[in-house]
Amino acid sequence: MKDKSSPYRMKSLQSPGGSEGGELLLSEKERARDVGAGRPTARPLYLQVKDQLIRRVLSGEWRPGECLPSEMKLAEEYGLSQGTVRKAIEEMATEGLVTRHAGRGTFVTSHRGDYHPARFRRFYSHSGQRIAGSQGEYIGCGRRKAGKEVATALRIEPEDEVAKIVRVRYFEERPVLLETIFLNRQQCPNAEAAFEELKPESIYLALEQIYNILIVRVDERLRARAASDAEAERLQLDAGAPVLEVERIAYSLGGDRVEYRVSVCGGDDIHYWNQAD
Amino acid sequence: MKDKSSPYRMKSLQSPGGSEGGELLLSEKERARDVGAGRPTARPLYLQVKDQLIRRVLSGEWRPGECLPSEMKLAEEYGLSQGTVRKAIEEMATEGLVTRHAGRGTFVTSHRGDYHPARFRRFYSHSGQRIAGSQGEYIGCGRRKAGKEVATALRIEPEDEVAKIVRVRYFEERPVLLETIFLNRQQCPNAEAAFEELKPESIYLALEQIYNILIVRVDERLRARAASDAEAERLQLDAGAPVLEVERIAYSLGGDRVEYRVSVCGGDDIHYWNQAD
DNA sequence: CAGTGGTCTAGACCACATC
DNA sequence: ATGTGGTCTAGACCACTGA
Repeated sequence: MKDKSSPYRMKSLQSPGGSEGGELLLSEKERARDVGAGRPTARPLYLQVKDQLIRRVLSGEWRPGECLPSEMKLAEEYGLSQGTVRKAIEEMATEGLVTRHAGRGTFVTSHRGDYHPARFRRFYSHSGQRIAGSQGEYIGCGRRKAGKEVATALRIEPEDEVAKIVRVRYFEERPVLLETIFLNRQQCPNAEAAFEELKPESIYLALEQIYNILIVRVDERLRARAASDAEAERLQLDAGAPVLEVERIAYSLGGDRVEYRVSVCGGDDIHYWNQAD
Repeated sequence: MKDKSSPYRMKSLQSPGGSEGGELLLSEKERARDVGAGRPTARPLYLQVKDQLIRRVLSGEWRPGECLPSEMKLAEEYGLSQGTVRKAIEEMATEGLVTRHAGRGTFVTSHRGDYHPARFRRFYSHSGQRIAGSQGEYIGCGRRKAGKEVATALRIEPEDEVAKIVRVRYFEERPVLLETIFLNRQQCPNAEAAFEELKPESIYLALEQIYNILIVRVDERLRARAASDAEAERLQLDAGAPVLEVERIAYSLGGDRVEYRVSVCGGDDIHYWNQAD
């Protein structure tokens, strides 16, 4: 959970056998034997294992939905006890990176239905129905320079190109949600073409399947404001009607900012739902 | 994290020595010895320990900020290994119920500054400043019948009485947030008097200190709508200006609904912030 | 059936905080 | 010096899955 470790120096304890993951690990115990006191403590072995496993997932060695080697195999590969590897994997599971099934194995999390139903889905009708489903429509997909605002959000340069996707979602035949999505083209090459062709229902599932990018965290800012004329027309509202604006930045497993999305929601019978603990 | 266990029947393995916590635990191993196959599996020991520890925290045996017995003492008390007790406590720590400090001990989480800075604080100015601080004003505290809406939110009867508290928060001398708070008087007796007298900055810290109730989860629904005349006046807005409405239900450690709060936020330079993963 | 993750134990050593 | 939580090991048995 909390990574409060010091900078760590690699030393002995090479992962044997496995051609995979081949990096050096240094246990706290060995560090103590090797060097004098007063030095920075080694990062715990299970966190080093976790780091490497995350890196291997990122590299695409195991794709979303696929299963990792068993605890025993990984323990052998790294030359550690099963318990240490288990602790690494358990943290990944707690963080939602992998899902474990007794008797089957450990699987890389996917946005596919089975695992995370409707994570990051925030809009619901007053009666509790989710705003999504097949009730979507793509308005346009294109590429353009980021500009100041998008560049700031994605931490790129204003001259860098991004893919821009505009969608509308409906509830009971009425347009209620206008989404403007910007994707970092350095991470998602030709995204505008891919989305134009596929028009996927779930952006994040598509990112996963096309680019092997897993969205694990989002950061959102909400405010109420008056609709612009263009928005009012799209959402069939009176000019200046109140709308809910949600700015979202989505982060990948690697911590990169992949998506900047502005959603504008019209109609006070549609709400944004959040559960926090 | 995931409690996917079956109903469990208590049997042997009484917690010895300790006059505290005295309940019966049944290990999976013992269950297997005692009864035939095909029966429901016992709830794992570490989860039973966790349940009991939570119950003991709720009972006020250790108050927020105080420390629990050490792993060794608890292990002796329950007649289990240190590792099993550790796993129970670690889950509680992951869920934010307790905080652990090497060399010092395990402490019941408190809303006091040190531990959870600004959990559940959601409103920020456009420049990122938190809307809170000393810039608050109590408009009124009273008691009244819940009525249908509040009763539904708090899962009580419309005739039951609740405490009602109204506050305004300011940003740069401007009123920006109008909070209407309803507390279940069955859990918080005479809350209206206590809050009238103390006018605390943090409702949740006050609940903790006065009633030993720890808020651990909130459920929120947001929407944009036009300000009512009364709201417009309080928040110095034009009639019908867009406002952000947040309905919140706050749950205690025991899972009870303690607070229903409606916050109305005026000004499109104030936003609600949410980070999810 | 063999292999997987899930639970539980027992013991070692460590860094850290407190007295 | 003592006691705390943090890491790591080694091994046991369990329930569940799939061939």
